[in-house]
Amino acid sequence: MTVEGKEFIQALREAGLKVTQQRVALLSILMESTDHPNAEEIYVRVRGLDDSVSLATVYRTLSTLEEAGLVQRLNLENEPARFEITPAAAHDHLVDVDTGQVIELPSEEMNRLRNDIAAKLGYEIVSIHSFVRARKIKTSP
Amino acid sequence: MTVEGKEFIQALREAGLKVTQQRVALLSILMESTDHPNAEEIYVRVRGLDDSVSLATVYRTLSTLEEAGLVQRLNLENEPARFEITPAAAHDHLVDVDTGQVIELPSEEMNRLRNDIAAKLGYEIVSIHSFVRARKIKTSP
DNA sequence: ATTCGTGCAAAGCCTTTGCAGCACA
DNA sequence: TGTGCTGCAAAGGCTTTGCACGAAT
Repeated sequence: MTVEGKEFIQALREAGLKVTQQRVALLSILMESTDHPNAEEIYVRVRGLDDSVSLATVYRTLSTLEEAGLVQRLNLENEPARFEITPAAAHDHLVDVDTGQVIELPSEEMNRLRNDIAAKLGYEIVSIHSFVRARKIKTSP
Repeated sequence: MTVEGKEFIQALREAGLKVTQQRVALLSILMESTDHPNAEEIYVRVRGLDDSVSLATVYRTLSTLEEAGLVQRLNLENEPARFEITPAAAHDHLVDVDTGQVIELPSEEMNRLRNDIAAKLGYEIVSIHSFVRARKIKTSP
C-alpha cells in the first residue's frame, strides 16, 4: 500500500483504522520529511502541528502504520529506528559514515536480482531491509 | 579481516587485543555456530566451555571484535542483535517470517551491483547490512 | 453507544558502564 | 610490573504497556 498526496486518510480507512488527528498529523509530517527522522524527531515535528500528541502515541502510531504497510521502519546501527512513508518502489539506503546522512538507492536491477535469488530458494520476499555504510571517495586533492 | 580454523588467536594479536580465555571461548563458539546466535545464546554456549564468562563480557567482547572486524552484527527487527564470524565474502540474509530461521544469500553479482551503485554516487562501501524477510512459496497444494 | 485510540507514567528489554580486582603481556 | 580485561551490579536508552479517559464510528 502506497500513499500519495493526502490520500492517506482513505488509506487509513482501508486499513480499518480510525482517522484520528494524531495519525493525520503524523502522516502529514512524514510525507513532507525527506530525511528519515526517528520517533523523537517525528514527535517534535508533529507537536508543531498538534501539541496534544504524546511520544507514546508516536511510537504506537508508527507501529500501527508499519503493520498496515503505510510506513517503513529503518533499523540502522547504534541509533534509534528511523521511519519513512512506504516508497512506491523498494530501495536500499546508504548511510554516510562520516555525516550520518541517509541517501536512498533506488535500483530496479537490485530488486529483480534479489527476487530471483529468493525465488531460487523457494521464497517470496515480504520486505527488504537493506543499507550500506559508506564513505565519500576522495577525488585526488 | 577473516578468521579460519583457530587462527583467531593470531587475529586477536594482530588487532592489538589481549588473548583472554573469554575471547577464545567466544570465538570458538561463534566459529562452530551456523545459526547466527544472539548475545544471550552466545552467553549460554560460551558458559558450556568456560563458566566464568559473564554476559557483560559477551557484550563487550562482541563489540570489541566487531570493531576489529572479526565479527559481524546483524540487526534484524524486533529481536536482539545476532552475530556471525565475519564471512569471507559479504552476503545478504533471508529471514523466514514464519520460522525466524536465517539463511545466507551469497551473491557476487549483488555485491558488484551494490558497489557500482555506490560508486556512481561517489561512495565506497564500508559495510553491508542487508536482509529480506521472506515466506516459503507454496507449491500448488 | 461502542469501540478504538490516546496521554500519562511506569515498566520492559537489550545493552552499556563504573569500579575494584585479576590476568595477560 | 603494568595495562588491559573481567565480573558484578547498577544505570542507560529506546520502546512498549496498563489504565482510565476521550474521540471517532
